[in-house]
Amino acid sequence: MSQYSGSESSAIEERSGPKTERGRRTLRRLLDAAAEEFGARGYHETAISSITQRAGVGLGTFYVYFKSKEEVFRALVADMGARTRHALAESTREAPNRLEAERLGIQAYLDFVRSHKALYRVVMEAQFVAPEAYREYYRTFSAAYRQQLAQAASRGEISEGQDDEVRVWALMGASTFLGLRYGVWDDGADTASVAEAASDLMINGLAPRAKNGDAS
Amino acid sequence: MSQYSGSESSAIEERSGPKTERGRRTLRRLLDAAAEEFGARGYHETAISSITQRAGVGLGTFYVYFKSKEEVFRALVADMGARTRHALAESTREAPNRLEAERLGIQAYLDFVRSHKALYRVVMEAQFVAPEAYREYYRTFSAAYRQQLAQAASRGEISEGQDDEVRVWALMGASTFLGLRYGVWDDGADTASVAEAASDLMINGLAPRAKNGDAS
Amino acid sequence: MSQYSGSESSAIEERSGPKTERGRRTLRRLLDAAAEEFGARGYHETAISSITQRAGVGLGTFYVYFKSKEEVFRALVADMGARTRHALAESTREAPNRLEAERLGIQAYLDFVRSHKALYRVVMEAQFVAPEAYREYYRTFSAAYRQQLAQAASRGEISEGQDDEVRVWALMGASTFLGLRYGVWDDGADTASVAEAASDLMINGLAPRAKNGDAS
Amino acid sequence: MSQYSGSESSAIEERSGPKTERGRRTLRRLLDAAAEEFGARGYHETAISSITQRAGVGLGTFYVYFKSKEEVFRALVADMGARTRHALAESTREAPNRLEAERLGIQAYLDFVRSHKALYRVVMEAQFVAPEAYREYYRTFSAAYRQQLAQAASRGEISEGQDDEVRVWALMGASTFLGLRYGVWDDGADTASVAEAASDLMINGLAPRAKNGDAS
DNA sequence: AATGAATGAGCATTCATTCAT
DNA sequence: AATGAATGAATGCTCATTCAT
Repeated sequence: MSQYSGSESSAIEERSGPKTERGRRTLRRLLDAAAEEFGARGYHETAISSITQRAGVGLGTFYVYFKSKEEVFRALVADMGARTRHALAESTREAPNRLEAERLGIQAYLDFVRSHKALYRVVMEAQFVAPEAYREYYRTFSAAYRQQLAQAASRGEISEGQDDEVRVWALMGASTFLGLRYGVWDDGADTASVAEAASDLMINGLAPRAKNGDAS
Repeated sequence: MSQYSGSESSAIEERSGPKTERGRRTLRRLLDAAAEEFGARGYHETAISSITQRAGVGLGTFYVYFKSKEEVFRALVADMGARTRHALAESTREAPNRLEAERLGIQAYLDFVRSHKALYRVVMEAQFVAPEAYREYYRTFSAAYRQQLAQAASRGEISEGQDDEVRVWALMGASTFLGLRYGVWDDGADTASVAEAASDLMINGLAPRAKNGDAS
Repeated sequence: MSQYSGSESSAIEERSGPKTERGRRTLRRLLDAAAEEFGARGYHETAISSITQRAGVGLGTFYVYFKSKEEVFRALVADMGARTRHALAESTREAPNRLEAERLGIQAYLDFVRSHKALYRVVMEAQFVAPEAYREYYRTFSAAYRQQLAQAASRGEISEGQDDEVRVWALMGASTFLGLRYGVWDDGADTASVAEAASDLMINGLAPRAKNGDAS
Repeated sequence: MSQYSGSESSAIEERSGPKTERGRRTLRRLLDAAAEEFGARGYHETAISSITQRAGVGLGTFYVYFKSKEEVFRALVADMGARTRHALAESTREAPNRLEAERLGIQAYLDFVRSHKALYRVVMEAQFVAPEAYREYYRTFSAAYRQQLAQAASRGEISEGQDDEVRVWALMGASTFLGLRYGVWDDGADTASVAEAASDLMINGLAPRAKNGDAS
């Protein structure tokens, strides 16, 4: 996974946001509180009142900023998408080639997940709470990813492959699961080693390696 | 993904199941109805009454067979695990080697998901509804998968790899995402082609292929 | 409290009881189980199934012996009444006079309650579960008690009093509360001392005692 | 029974009660409705919806003021305790001595019960619904009562007695039963006569009275 | 902008009772 | 006589959302 694209700028303070400074701060507090609550307890176990309490505002205030419970959730998913893409773009900016970018991207992703567990969970749960937001998340992601692969292939950095959409989904799936396994569940593992082992698989595959004197 | 292991026999008629034939049928009806409802509407949107109605039994009957809503859900997840492992084991039984088994396994998985969308969704949602069941699902799966890889490596069919746990999770993630993308969302695609493209990536990786006259 | 009257013989195996020995044993088991469950958990917290389980019979069997949950309960209340009256009658049989009978009766009652906490609770709860049975319990009791007082008064053993119904209810209330306080709650206290102190009050009242040389 | 003590002020508007006047009124309505419903039908036969309907508020409103069905019940028991103690304190305020206070207290209690049948029932049922509240009710009551007796004894108004705890429980039991018999069941009787007869027993006991020329 | 009292639809769960075997 | 599967009425409680202030 790597390079981003798509809408940026936190994806949140869209539509005619709050006018006052106070309003902006309240919004941010609500968003942060929502991310923590949803991340910790999940969508259905989270009550709006727990969000407003954590944010330190009145219950009614929530509805000044969001139309519904689902809306904050969607905003969070979009935000997570933008942030993830941003983090990955940063991490691979200096990569000399795509293969190296893959390795860097995987590690960056693991680190990112590990430090944003709540958001990771929010995205995963979006599959059930806001399916459209979930699809949009991966649509944007895969589009950018495909572009990266296509360019790399044209530069000869990676093989042509039979179907980039398939490759992209396989790669996203691999990273996502590793994110769950090593970013969320087992956050003690060394992400560099994991990324190393994972990129080795993604780059070289399962097939037995040609030995040194193999290609005489 | 392939070969299974772990508890067998549908994982359901556990603890002192129904004694009578009638009881067994009622249980099966309830389980099937639950799978369909949970699969179609999701855990939280599904009411017990909708399950019993679909099953054609009284509301109270549900509680004769299950302690709670969560319990059926968990039973379903376990059932899904056993069934998936069984389907994969069957599909790869005849594979001449692991690389071929991977290709067969992927396709079988896609086909299985496509014909069991409801159960696929149940498993995914388990992450939020019954986290322990979800982890158990992958724990069992990955253990069997690791064993397959280890044996294949010892036979020289695949490379040794740096960390089988990492490889297994990357492979499970890839298949799972492809299952979502091509099994659930886009169920018109040709699974054989997808499996072909996917296994090509998993087997050979992204790295450029050595051309014939490449090694001068 | 003392001497009994009213229907005897356990009050239970009335109406055409079970014909077989097996049936009689099942009935007794159900009754005992019901007394223990109702006594321990209370009427509403007790499920018929818990009674049948404790009795070691099938759920349906309960309805072979009782028409409803309330019916066992009523049977138990009646049984308790008979037993209590019996115990008190026994305890006061040898009393030389009514004042002494009061003391003996109180102590016997405390001891009885202490060794039949479950039944004590059943009777108290009858006030809300089976009001008619509760009233009947005290109607029978007070009638016998009044008769005792009347006879004692005619013998000059106690004062005439203004209204025996009032005296009887006051005395029953006193004993009942002492039964709760010292029989159920504080079952470590010495019942003899309590009975001594209580009968002193009931016999001599609160008024200051005439000193020796008081009556010049 | 007489003189009170313990927490005062209706015991209800405790923990951060409603802020607005409207809120306070809603709370009071709910409390009154609950007392009537519980008193008329009993705890288990009373549905929250019947309380809110009687109070003229929405169902959910109940849970704005109370955490659970049991909580209102407990609040009612506490309230009843405070009110009863208040009524008795008032009635005996002018009593010239303890013996007279007893008589006044009994009558006041009977009158109070008669005009608060619902609350009387609530307290009695608390024994099974909220045992702790029930014990607390009598703990507070008996403590105050004991103090009254001790002071009276030191003033020579009543005998010393062997055990004031026993005396107090006997007296409370007597009054309580008379309250049931003449306050709840038979509300046509003349409470003054009953109180007179009862206090005669409590003050002078059952023992034969010394006649004038008795001590020849 | 902020608030919190009020609302009621919605749902999981319990359990006494029936009845076919 | 004994059983236990089946039933559905009944109800406590939650919580997103509204709206008057």
